[in-house]
Amino acid sequence: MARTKTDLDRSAKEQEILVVAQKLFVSLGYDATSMSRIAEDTGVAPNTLYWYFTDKDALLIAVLDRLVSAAFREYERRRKAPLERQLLWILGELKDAEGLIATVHSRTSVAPSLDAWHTNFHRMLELTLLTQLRAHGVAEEELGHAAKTTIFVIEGMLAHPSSAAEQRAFVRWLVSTIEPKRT
Amino acid sequence: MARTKTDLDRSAKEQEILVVAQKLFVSLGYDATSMSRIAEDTGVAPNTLYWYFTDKDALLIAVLDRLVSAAFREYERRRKAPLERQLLWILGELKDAEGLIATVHSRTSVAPSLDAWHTNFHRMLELTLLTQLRAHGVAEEELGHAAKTTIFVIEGMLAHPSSAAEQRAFVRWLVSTIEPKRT
DNA sequence: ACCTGAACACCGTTCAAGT
DNA sequence: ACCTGAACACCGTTCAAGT
Repeated sequence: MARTKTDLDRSAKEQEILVVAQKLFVSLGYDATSMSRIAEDTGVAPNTLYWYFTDKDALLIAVLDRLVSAAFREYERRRKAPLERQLLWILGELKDAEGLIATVHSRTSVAPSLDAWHTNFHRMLELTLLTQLRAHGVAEEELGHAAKTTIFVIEGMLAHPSSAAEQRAFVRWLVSTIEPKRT
Repeated sequence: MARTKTDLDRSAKEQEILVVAQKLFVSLGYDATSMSRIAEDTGVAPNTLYWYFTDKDALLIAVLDRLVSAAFREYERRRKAPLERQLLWILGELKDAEGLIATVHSRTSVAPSLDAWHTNFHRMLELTLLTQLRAHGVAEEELGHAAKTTIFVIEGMLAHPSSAAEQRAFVRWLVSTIEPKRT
């Protein structure tokens, strides 16, 4: 069923919309970004957006997917770095998306599709963190708790900003309590 | 300047509104609760609310203050309990307000008054947690990091619900890594 | 001082109509 | 298939007017 020509056009237009939406969501926040504004910046009528995305939450999910997959591609290069540096990198990487993370948390109860995306994202995150911690010698029975703690601390640090120096000290302390002592 | 009579009336009406707002915010969520609905359930016209509260965020802050001070009164009785039990109690206590916590985080960037409330709340929370951890024998240089970790983990557990059994196991593990080993 | 009816400027979304 | 103008039902908030 190769309707290739049309499909390319469609996904090109989708991407065009998503680039605009991402920029606005990240800079203004989800609530403060109206569909009209996204349409205006894309150069279409407001209701045109609904031909490409079912609603505003679908738009948000698509934007989140873009952000996450971009971050994951970058992350591949840092798989071998020490744990402490990896965590600090993640913190810097997610800094811009801090507002969107808070939005996701506040909308899981009201938008089932977003809730599904959220649980799935955490599954992925936990999985990669598990293998990462295992590689760094964390004991098998502690892996689950250690991974959860790490994730929660990252989210906490994003929601409650502190200075770069404090961040480094905190992450160092966290890693030292989680990683087995070196001899 | 004792305008006592009027002041009493006023604060009585305020409380009446707050009881309604609290019930709706907790059950429906902040966004899903309209000012009109609060007014309707209180039995006044929508714009009447603005005579008592400057805007919807002021209403939210007043509700949060009610919830927090009630929780703190209850907490006084549990100051002496073991750390593990204290944390589990807090988790249960905040469970209903989970949605509001997420709302606070997502609105700090857009509502300065809420942001101020939020930082102040965390200051209080951190302070009581610090004395609590100190009393449980946590080393002085670790206090700050341990308190932060505890707070972040609590917030994380609220935002990402798990079974009661998992909660207990996780909290037990957390306390065991933070508290000094007993001999 | 306290409360309201009516209006304002917005919002996300839908629908009938055009090409 | 793609896009739009116009409308719908809402939203938080303001304002002039009443008592």
